[in-house]
Amino acid sequence: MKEIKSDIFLGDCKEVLKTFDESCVDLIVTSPPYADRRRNTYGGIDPEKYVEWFIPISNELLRVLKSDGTFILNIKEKADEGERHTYVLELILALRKQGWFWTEEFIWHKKNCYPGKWPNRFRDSWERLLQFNKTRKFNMYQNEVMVPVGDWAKGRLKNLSAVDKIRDNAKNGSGFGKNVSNWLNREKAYPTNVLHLSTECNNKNHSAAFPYALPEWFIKLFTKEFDTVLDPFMGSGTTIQAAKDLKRNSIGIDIMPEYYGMVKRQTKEKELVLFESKVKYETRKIKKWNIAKKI
Amino acid sequence: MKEIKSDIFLGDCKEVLKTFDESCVDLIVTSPPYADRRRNTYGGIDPEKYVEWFIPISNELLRVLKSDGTFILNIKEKADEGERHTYVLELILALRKQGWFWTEEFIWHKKNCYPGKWPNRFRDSWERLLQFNKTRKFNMYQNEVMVPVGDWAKGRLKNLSAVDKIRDNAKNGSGFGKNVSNWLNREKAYPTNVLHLSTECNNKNHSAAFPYALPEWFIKLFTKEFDTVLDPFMGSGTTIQAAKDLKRNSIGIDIMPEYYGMVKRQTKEKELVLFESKVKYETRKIKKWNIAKKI
DNA sequence: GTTCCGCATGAATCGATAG
DNA sequence: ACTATCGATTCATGCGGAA
Repeated sequence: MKEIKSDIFLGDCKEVLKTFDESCVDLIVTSPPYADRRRNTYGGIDPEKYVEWFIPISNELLRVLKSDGTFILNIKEKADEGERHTYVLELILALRKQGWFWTEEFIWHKKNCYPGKWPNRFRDSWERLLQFNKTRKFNMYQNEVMVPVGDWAKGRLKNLSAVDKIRDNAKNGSGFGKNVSNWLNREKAYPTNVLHLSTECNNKNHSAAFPYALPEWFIKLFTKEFDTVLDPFMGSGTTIQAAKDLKRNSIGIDIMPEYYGMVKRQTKEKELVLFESKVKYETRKIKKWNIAKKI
Repeated sequence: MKEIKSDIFLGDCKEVLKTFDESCVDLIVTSPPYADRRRNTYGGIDPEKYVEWFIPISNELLRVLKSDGTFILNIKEKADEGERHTYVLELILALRKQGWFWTEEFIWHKKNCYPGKWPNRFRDSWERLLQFNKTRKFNMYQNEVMVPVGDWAKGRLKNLSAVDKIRDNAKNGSGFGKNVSNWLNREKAYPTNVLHLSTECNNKNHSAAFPYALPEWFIKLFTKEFDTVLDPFMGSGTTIQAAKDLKRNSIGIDIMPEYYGMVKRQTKEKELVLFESKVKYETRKIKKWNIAKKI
């Protein structure tokens, strides 16, 4: 039986990526630190310099990604002095110049977004999920993310069940279950480019950049088992966990020791549960640590 | 009592707009021809030349818009040779250079988007609603678009016929005058920047670029009664109708004689409906008007 | 006056074929 | 080689007529 690997690195992803072979990754899913002048916690990048900060990194991503692989970038510009900043638009244009194809822009609709009220705008309840590719031909396994006809939203099923209930009761009095199951068993439909996902506010660990379902969906869509998924801004490791659960190899990089340690610990706990072989794991861990330290 | 005016013009909006005074419009809501789309009706603009085609028009829009007014632009880039085209991104950057503030990007989630299946992408179910302003201080009446919490309201509003809407709005202008008392005790919330609306498919007349509810929402949000709404790419006149129903003055421009004639005709018909039913209507309405005033 | 069912249609996109 | 046209694929929704 094949084994699944999770390689976790501590360091600046731009530098860590340079140590990788080219064309070794099937999918990149990441949510880089957002531009923010005021905050310094996670290397808050000046919006004006965001593109020039990101382009050297995406240059390495371009190198390590396979030609039929995909790069998913989760990003959203903040409002700055009453305006939406334009660095994301400029980033898309810059990435195309760098050689990326801008295949698609998915919308992540955040159903229970952060509450708030401002005089000049409503709550921001969506983010961009930009899809980039190296060529026009890339792997896409659409059947893996098909949804029941009528959309995945609960509202659809709820509405139908209400209608079905009335109709069936009028007909024979016992057909309620039958009708609902008809809908559930109907052929599946392909989703659209709008994803309806709730933000996970009660995350046990830390505030995740995106909900588990998000990387999960893209991993299912763009990779198969034993492919390799990379998240160069790993954070709390949501992408890594989803990849592991779906039997994909994964590579995570983060510059923050807390995140590095946390994901290592999580990985270890999971593997202990699975294999109960502490010794083997320790040696592997030390090796990875050394690789990261070399940088 | 003040009167509401609808001025409909036939011609190229860039030229027609030049005849207007400056700062005479409170809100612009429009959906210009997308590049290469609707080639049968409009000329179809080369995507590469889209920005240079639009900028002279938006220059006039900048002139006629009041300093506290808003410009809402509905647009979406098409997929071209496996990629999303970048002309919309470039347009946003160009508009900012022209002096516009890019205040916000709303998402129109099209619940019933066009079906189809392709190897490299899913169905496109969203469009951009770009908000531009002349200054950071602009009129925004957030309370006018508050929505009741829960789905209860949806079915209620759907059942209002077009004539009901006209009558109600003509009378009290607060929108949805019918069963106003039912609304009073409902908990309301501010909406977000994601709008969930279906395209209107089975229209008897002509297909509208966007559903009635779309301009209606922005007109309520950014104007008050007797303000002036402009649609320089009027089409079948959805924006004009919504403005009239909400007691706003309106200006519509279109280069196609069919659309010009159609909107002129519709405007007349609506006025007749209102006039004929005036007596019956008055008695019924006075009560509701009072209820509305008490709120 | 309601509720329910049938059905036409929509700012789509790709790839093959034709000029 | 490069552009223009056409066929294949696919699904949620609201309208109109019927029960």
